[in-house]
Amino acid sequence: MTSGLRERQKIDRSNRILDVARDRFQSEGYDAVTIESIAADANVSAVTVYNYYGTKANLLLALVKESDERLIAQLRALTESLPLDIREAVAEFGQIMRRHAMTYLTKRTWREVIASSILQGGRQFGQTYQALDRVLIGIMADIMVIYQQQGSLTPEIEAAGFADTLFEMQNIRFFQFVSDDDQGEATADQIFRRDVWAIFATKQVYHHSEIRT
Amino acid sequence: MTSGLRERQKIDRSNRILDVARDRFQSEGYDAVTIESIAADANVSAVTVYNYYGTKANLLLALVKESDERLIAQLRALTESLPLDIREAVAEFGQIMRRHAMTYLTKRTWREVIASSILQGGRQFGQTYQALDRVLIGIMADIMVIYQQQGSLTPEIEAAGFADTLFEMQNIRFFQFVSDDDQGEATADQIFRRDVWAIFATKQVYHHSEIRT
DNA sequence: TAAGAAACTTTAGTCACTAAAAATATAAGT
DNA sequence: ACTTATATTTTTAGTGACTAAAGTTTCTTA
Repeated sequence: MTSGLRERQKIDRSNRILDVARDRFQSEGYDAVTIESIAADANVSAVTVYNYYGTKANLLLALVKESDERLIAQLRALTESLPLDIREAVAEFGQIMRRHAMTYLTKRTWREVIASSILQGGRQFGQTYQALDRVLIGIMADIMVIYQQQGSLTPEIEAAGFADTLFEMQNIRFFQFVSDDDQGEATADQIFRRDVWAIFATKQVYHHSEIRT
Repeated sequence: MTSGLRERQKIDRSNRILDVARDRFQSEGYDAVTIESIAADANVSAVTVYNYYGTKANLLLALVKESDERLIAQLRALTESLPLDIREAVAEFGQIMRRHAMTYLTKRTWREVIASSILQGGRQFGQTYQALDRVLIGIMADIMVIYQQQGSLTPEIEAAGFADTLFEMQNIRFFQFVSDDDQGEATADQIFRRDVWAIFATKQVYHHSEIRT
């Protein structure tokens, strides 16, 4: 653990690249910025950028990752003050994710991120994305457990698996939201709500001994 | 509507391009084939290929579309001989789609198709994909209506919306399936089944006056 | 048949990305 | 300190998707 010079230089270089990329993507937009120009600004060669981040989209992904903690914090905050209706909780979960996403990148750029993460297919760099997903699914699972404990979600359902289902439903609606420049956040919210209400229909526990035929 | 020479030539050219692309993609694989070489074989310039199909991935998409009718036929066949359990029907729907997909393209190539259709974001060429989706959702909706009519799915649910939800759920599981080279069809089937069983929990109509508390 | 329009080809270029060789700087051994 | 080994980066050269614009061919139509 000597943390030699070589090691420090690597960290420094990767930070420089990230710093430059953040600034330029922000001010000029993803497409307008070339890897070559990022490399120049960061005082490395273009090949070095590729060695560090693999692809242009991955560089973007590394940037996105920086905001992960904030997103996780927001979702954990939701866990602290959950609405009475479990469906509202899930809908809000989706809304938080959508809003968060839109504050960091444009739809155009999100498409780039999603497309490249599909292309990479879980390999090498592509795993960054998956790691976050797992954490988020975990939070969703926690929420399900809470509703089960307070008796408003039937305990027959396996929380983790169900959380995964809900999360992926939210995920594909996000893909669609991002793929359609005309779809506003309000519409996206409506669509996901419809999903959630359909999925939860009669899945809640009714306390006043209701009868179904 | 004279169907002039010019028009016929265009059709002929686009067919030639598609024919060559089909053969080469099939025998050499998507990545190994260059647009330039397709153009050469089809006796047009590369730019003409771009003018006709926009991108390489779109050329692929045009090929995929050829098998659409077969897929639609298979799903309609399912509609004719539905299982008793609605959940089995939905699971089978997913299985048919997965199997069909795998007979035409490799996972690697599907990733390419999906990624590019996300990138294009519903614009121009990208709509091809959406058109098929709408048809498939329609079939799923038909299936839901049938179960409602025969009294095994609660009529409170709006069939079209619910079909959309189920279809998209299947869709994202397909994305995941294709993104993970290690995920076999059996696993994919299991995962989607878990989704479907969770979604349908208590959504069916129980004929023998069961009671829930 | 000649003007006009449509469609194609050529040309030139940008950019992401890759492989391999060459250069350079750090680490390690003496 | 000095040399050798090694890690890492840069240079070089190239492929291939994709685009814009100018030039050329070919069909259409008056």
